[in-house]
Amino acid sequence: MQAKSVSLDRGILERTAASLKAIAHPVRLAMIDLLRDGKRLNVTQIYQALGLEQAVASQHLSILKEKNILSSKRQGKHSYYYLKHPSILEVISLVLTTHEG
Amino acid sequence: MQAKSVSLDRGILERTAASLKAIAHPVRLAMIDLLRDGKRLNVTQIYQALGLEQAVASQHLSILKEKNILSSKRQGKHSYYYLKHPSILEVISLVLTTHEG
DNA sequence: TAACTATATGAAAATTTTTCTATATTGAAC
DNA sequence: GTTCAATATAGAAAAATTTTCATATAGTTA
Repeated sequence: MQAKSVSLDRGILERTAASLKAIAHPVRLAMIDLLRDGKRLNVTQIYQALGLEQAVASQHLSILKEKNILSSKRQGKHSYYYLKHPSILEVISLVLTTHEG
Repeated sequence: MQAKSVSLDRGILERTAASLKAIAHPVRLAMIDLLRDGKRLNVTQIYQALGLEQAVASQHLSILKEKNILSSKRQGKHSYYYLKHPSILEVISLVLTTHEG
């Protein structure tokens, strides 16, 4: 079976799906929300704020970093994480609006 | 557009993650893109346009329907699918912008 | 260097998704 | 009712994710 051409090509669809998959997790959404307003928090602050094991937080943070949602900067023995694309918060609020009504 | 700045509770995080997970798949993104501009297409039109097996298309469509991204209306022996929340397209274009640069 | 704190990584088990194949259902036409 | 076309669903195998637990690495201070 042959596909007609669509406006989004396969590569774009894959990358977009990968980004969405990265944020499509309650813990990772909570992390993104926690880092709103330009906040920069280290791993300890994040896992304590969210009530997670350190290793669990670290793993989710690295997924978000790998998928370009977060960046981090090491300062001494702390790694500070922050949103690389604050517009990702708009994605969340848009999705929230689809839950209304 | 301005992002909401709310602290999200567990239920909202779960529902938001579920919605995002629903669209976080290349095939389902392609379906959403295909239904832009208010288009209403039946299952045959969709699986042929995307080069999918009928059963695969039907399964992905039902996931999108179950998660409130699409609606469908049966007309005779055809089921026409359409976007329930066209704003979901903005989600995709926002994510696309995070791939630039 | 040793001890301590903060963060990252690995790997197996558990769970969830995706795909595949076949079959079931629905509605129209006869 | 039978047949055909369109769509939906079931069940199981395959693939991808998540969780858990243990350990490793990096940086600081003594």
